Amino acid sequence: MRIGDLAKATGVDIETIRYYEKVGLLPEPGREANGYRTYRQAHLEQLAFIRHCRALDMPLESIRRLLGFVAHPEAECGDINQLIEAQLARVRARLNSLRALESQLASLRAQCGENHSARECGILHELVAAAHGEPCACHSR
Amino acid sequence: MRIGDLAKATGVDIETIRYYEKVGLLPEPGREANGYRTYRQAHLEQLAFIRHCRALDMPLESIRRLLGFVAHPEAECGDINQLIEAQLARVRARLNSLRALESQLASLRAQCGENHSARECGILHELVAAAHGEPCACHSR
DNA sequence: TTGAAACCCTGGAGCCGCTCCGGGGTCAAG
DNA sequence: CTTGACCCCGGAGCGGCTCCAGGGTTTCAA
Repeated sequence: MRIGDLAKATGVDIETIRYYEKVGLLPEPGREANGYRTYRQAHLEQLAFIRHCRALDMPLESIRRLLGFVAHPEAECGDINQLIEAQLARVRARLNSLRALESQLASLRAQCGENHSARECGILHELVAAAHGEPCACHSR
Repeated sequence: MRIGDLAKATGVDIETIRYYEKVGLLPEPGREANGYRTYRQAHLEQLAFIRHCRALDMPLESIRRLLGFVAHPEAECGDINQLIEAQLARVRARLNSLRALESQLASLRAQCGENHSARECGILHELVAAAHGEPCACHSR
């Protein structure tokens, strides 16, 4: 399997595949006589694993560690738990701040329904006022 | 006001202030004889405005455009609306994907309560299986 | 047989929004 | 006279790609 085939099979960009190899996430593949990379089934599976973890927004470093556990299944899995826990905590923290953001933006948007001059735009007024630390409709305080 | 005073007054890191100046978000301040930057009230206000927008997770480019409207209040504010709208859409999209992420991670975590070998770790099993595209408990499909 | 399209290679730069670093100058207090 | 706090600058580094220039190879068709 050449790199283009692997890319098609997994939906991962060719450049990204080479990048994963460079940073040591994907083992070095074999080479044809002309220097082209040749991949096996195991590469495809590992790449799919990496992408699945990325879809869970895990940093590459965590994935690297998970791959270590896959390679050494006799190790204790306490760290796996911790890793998922930490990821969950990150996601939840981000969720909370995004929720706050959404409501601020939504009420900000409500400040300006029509098209007029920037001078009279409620959004701009809110933003400027908020920067001054003054109370404003877009903050729930 | 020197850069350190401005940093203290706004809670923005000194390096970040210089960075904003470099990328043209903050106008160039005056200089003392020794080359130290000196800021006025207007700088402080503009910096506060920038940070407030950053707190809404707006990219610097959007903030640059908002500052343009502040400077030219006679312009039509249609683009301001659009800008906020786009930001809201970004935030909501991210919220949706994070919500999905959270439930996947939460059910993943439930796969392994205790400390045993990685070989028997439900989390690792799930991740590997999911990468294979097989049905698994952590996906709601 | 030639040539165009599609594939592959490498090393390096660029993206965002900072953050840190090294190597230096300035200034007031003790 | 030294210590420490403050300031200057240019450049590198972060994560996770993404793109680019400049080249080689393969494959198919005219």
